[in-house]
Amino acid sequence: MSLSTAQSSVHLLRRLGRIGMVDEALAAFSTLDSHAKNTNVRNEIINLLLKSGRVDNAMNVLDEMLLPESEFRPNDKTAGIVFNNLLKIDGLEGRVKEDEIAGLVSKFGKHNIFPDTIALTQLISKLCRSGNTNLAWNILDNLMMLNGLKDAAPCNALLTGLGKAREFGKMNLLMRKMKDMNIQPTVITFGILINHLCKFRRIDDALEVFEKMKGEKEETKVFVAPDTIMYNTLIDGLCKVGRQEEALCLMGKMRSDQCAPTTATFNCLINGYCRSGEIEVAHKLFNEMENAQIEPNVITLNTLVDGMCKHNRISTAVEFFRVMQQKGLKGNNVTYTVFINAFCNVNNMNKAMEFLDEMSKDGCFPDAVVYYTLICGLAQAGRLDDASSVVSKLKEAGFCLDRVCYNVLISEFCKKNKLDRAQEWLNEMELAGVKPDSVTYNTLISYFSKIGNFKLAHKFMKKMTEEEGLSPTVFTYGALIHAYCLNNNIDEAIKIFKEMNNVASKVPPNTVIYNILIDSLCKQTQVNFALSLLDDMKFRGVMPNTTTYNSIFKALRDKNWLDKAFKLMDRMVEQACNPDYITMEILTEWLSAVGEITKLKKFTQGCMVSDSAV
DNA sequence: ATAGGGTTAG
Repeated sequence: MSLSTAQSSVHLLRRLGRIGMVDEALAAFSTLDSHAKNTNVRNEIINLLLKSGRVDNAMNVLDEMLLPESEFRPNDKTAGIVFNNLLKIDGLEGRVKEDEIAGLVSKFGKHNIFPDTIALTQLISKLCRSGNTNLAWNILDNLMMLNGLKDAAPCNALLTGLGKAREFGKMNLLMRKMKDMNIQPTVITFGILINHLCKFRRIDDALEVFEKMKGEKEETKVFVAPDTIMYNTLIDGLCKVGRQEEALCLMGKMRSDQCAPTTATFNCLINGYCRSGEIEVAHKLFNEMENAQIEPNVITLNTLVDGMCKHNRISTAVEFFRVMQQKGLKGNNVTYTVFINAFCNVNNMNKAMEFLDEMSKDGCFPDAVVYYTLICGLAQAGRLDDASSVVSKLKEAGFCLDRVCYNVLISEFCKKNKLDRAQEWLNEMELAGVKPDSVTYNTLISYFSKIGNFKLAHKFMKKMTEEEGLSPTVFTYGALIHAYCLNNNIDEAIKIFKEMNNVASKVPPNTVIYNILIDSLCKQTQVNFALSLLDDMKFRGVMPNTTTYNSIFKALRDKNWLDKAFKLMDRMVEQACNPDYITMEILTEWLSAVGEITKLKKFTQGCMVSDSAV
């Protein structure tokens, strides 16, 4: 066979392809003598077939090339054509399954041909996104065995995927394999690891990786220069665990490392100081930012505004927003949600509604979260009709309620004794395909048991556990225990409490459960029983709180059991459990009446000491 | 890499 024959075949196929005559091209290809179908010719026809979506035909041609004894073996160009085209095909038709692509990688590998880095990275990312990290792992593992992997990028893609799939052990294993195969990690590789550690609040581990990466410690040789994103990640990680001072120091290091802080750097720090309530510091950072000519953006605005609102400075926040608006920085959905939520929390529903109006006038389309915020706020403020009308608005805007919203609505309608309407929300929820969860059931169980309809409460409990396969939670038991107590049926309440203590239930009682029972027993003057439950708490490591002590103090006062009260006062101080005005009222009245002012004073001082120690 | 809502017991 002459080279020119092959060359002219390539030209012919290309020309036919260009004018869309795929069938003719395929026919021309099949008339060729098998010796004439060399690698170049085959590459040409495969490319043409794949580009026009004829995957099966292309695979037929390819399969012959991939046979172990094939006369015309695939080359790098073949791999490029095959993988790049297959990755582009997205429609359902002609789509090659991911495991088939993986199989091709392995078959090419037997000919010592490997996909190029970009195609391989895309393939790995795609597999990881569709939840197929195992396949991605096998591909890279196989390539490493064939010595066909040199670059870190595909490994980085897999590391990201493994992180999202929470396969931590495999992340470590991959890092080790990279090291064994001498694949040099890049700043991206370390960035993924550091980001991952920060997300799981393992900030000290992240800092250790960071130091190792910089290679400043003698024993390690790795040297990779950190970049801005990596510094920002660490600064954010430190801020998220309340270590904003260290984060601020790190910004200093960043500067001396020739990484200029960006808007995001400041946003992270401002967020950190806002979370710790140091709004002034946050504001100072904002000013510093303007001085350094680092432009604040809408995230800066939202972070500060949210911080101010969450620390009871709503009017300062509004003023700040107005100033920023005048400077030309527009708010967005998040800004308005922050304000709507803030006004809901202080029960200023009219202002909350005003902000919904304003946001539309400002050209922001309210999204689902904005509506959820307002609906829940209104419902919780007891304005059920207003909440319902905002639900209509939400639906007109094309959004749906989510599970939490339904739960809030059901709960609030139950609280107002509007069972019919609550039932309607429940029906709508199920029709909309939003599955009720244990919160939904607990709400219903709580409502029915509180109105004394234990039969229905237990029916819902049965539905929840047997039909929905949901496990009862501490709230489920709490609702029943509380209701039985209210119904003066302590025996039944205790029975349920004991049920919780069964090994099988796996729901250990918490402080609230004990408090319900202790309060109830105290009110029934079964003080000794209540005290035995207090011992039980100690035994099981459940911390009593102010409510627990208040219930017991009241009962002890009625019995005038002074010694017992003194012991418990000491215990409160010991465990730094702060008395509230109820505690003080009971004790002041009682102890002064019996002339034990000294004990009272000692208690108050003890509390102050333990308070400042905390 | 950075910003928003969040339900069920005392």
